[in-house]
Amino acid sequence: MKNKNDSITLKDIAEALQLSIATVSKAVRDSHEISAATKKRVNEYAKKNRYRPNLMAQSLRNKNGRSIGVIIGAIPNNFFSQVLNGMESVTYQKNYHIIITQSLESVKREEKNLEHLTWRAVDGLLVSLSSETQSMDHFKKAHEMGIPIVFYDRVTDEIKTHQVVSDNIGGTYAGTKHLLDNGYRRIAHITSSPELFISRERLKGYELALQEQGIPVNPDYICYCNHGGKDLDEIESAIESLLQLKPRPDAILTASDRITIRTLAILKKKGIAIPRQLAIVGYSNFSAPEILSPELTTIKQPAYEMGRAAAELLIKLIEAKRPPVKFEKKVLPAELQVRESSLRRK
Amino acid sequence: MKNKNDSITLKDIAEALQLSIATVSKAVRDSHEISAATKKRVNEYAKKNRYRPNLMAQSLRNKNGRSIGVIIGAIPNNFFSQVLNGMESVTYQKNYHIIITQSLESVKREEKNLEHLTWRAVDGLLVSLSSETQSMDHFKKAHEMGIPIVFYDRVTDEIKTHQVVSDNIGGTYAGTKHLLDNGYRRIAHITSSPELFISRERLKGYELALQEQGIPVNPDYICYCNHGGKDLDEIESAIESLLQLKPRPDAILTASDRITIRTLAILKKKGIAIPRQLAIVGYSNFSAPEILSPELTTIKQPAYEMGRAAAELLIKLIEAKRPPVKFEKKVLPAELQVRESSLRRK
DNA sequence: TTGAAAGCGGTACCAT
DNA sequence: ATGGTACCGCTTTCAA
Repeated sequence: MKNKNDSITLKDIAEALQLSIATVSKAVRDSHEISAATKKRVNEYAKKNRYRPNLMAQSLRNKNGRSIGVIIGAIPNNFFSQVLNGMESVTYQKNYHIIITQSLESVKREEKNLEHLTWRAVDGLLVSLSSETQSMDHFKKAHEMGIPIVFYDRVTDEIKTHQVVSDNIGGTYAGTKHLLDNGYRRIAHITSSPELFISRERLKGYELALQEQGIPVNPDYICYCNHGGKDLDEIESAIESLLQLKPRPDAILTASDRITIRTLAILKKKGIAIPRQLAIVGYSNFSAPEILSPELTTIKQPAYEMGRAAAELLIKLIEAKRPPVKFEKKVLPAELQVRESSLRRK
Repeated sequence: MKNKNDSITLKDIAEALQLSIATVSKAVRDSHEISAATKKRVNEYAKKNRYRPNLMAQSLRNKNGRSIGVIIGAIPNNFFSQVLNGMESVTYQKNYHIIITQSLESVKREEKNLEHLTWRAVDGLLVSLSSETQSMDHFKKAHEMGIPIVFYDRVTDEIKTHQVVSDNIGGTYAGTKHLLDNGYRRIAHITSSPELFISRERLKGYELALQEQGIPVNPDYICYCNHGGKDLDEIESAIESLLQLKPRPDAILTASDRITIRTLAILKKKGIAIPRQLAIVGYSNFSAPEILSPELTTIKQPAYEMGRAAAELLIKLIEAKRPPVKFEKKVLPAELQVRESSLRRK
């Protein structure tokens, strides 16, 4: 077994070129206090011998490891994996790398992850809150310690920093309006925990569209799944209760990926015809809505772009010498993709 | 802005306890050359003040950063994200972390990723080959440099190390046999590039089942998608040509996730009834086969378990003082999940 | 059992 | 413009 990192070091270059380590160090970083001639010598030698600065040494000195900690709900989730993909695309070319941790919607794990990430001395954090999270104390602590954070998707206003969200209000507004335009009047909404910022926003868009048409919001038509549908029964009983109502809803707007898929499965089992008996619009980044029968109308979040935007903002934050005067709240549009499941019934 | 890592150092402990740094270092790592009394003093103080060894310093010294490089095809892919999840579950509790890179089925990126990962001084590599990869030279180089590698899913025999695969032969064998048992006789197979090890294996299982029943393998029924279906036209033209054949196939066995989904979309567009006109069995880790109509029969890879197994083997390799005498080839069973798309026609 | 000191590979201050 | 040197935090001889 040879050397693990076969790259040469500054010392090697210095010896080969009869220079001091300090000079070589400055030369490779293109310092102004080094003559053009030596820079050339050094950099040519460095390139020829594939010099790569030792990351660990740099990190130890500079206290930054070119790494970014990410907290997501779960990897095998369409939305999050697309977000991750977006983040990866920017960290890849900016030479950072992401350390992924999953909250699995548990505060407990979220806290452990945070601790793990700060221990790994990440340069910054990209976080989407777990659906359980109430107190922001652990994030506040990290933030006060000087770790830049950018929140995405499930954000909080309690910490002053950049945020990247999709236009939740606009999304459900468009979805609800679309249903109304197609003649549906008794539109139900199945959503996650009411604590969640995004749930409240999505609810707001839904209500807005109804009110605009002078249709009163019926609380019976709004079902909360406090565990975001992790609990399968939650969704099942929500649907059950909706179907008991008289008059029964003629459409459902589902607020998340998991809820949407689960809802479809349940309705299928019950043999309810879509959209004839019940129209469906799903807030979902489901990968193949067009192979469903009927094809599913979705409100799709710009997950990839959100990941990119969040990573870009974070890196800007990390590399800024001075903290910014103003924080951005980037709102990316959600896209309504109309398919068969919500069309007007004949 | 305070200190980024607010954790105390060995020096702090040493000063507080009037000991030398060396002694403290040994004490926290429970060295035998330290008296029980000092160990106790040190560890109590350390715990009370939340001492966490500085990872960068350790890495610089020990040349290991408790990190594992992963090369996958793409994050937003059901199979890979499930694999990733499995890997994460073991690295999480073993206190490693994974650095994820995507090959996107390009050798070029695969090579860049490898370079990036070795630069980051990962302790080991978990890799699934890109579908383009022919030469193993870049991996050989890394391996000879002493970096442990475990291959999963798309493996190679050219490098002597552990492998984790699913039972591809058994999977397609079961799928094909199931179709035969249900009365289908003209079974087509749409697969990826014939270069790929897993394609060849899956083909083998398919052929095996046919031969067992004395049914000749018809080469017209076997379609290769050299780009693994990245190219959508590839699949479309494969299906097109199958439908032209006389006699026309009465069933299709699709060899990958992407091919399966794409095939379903195309058949749907063409209005071909499944399974009446054409039965389908998909080698796929699609997340919700039960919400399709008809529900999709799948051969599902144990992706999560594969990820776990690969990570466990790698960590064992990393932490072994001596290289193992024998390398394992772990074969995990693929599971045939029978649903409506392949049932016997009336 | 304990500790002094060298060194991992860089960076940056301060001389020269 | 160049170089000596201290230091980041930890590990590991080697001496005491």
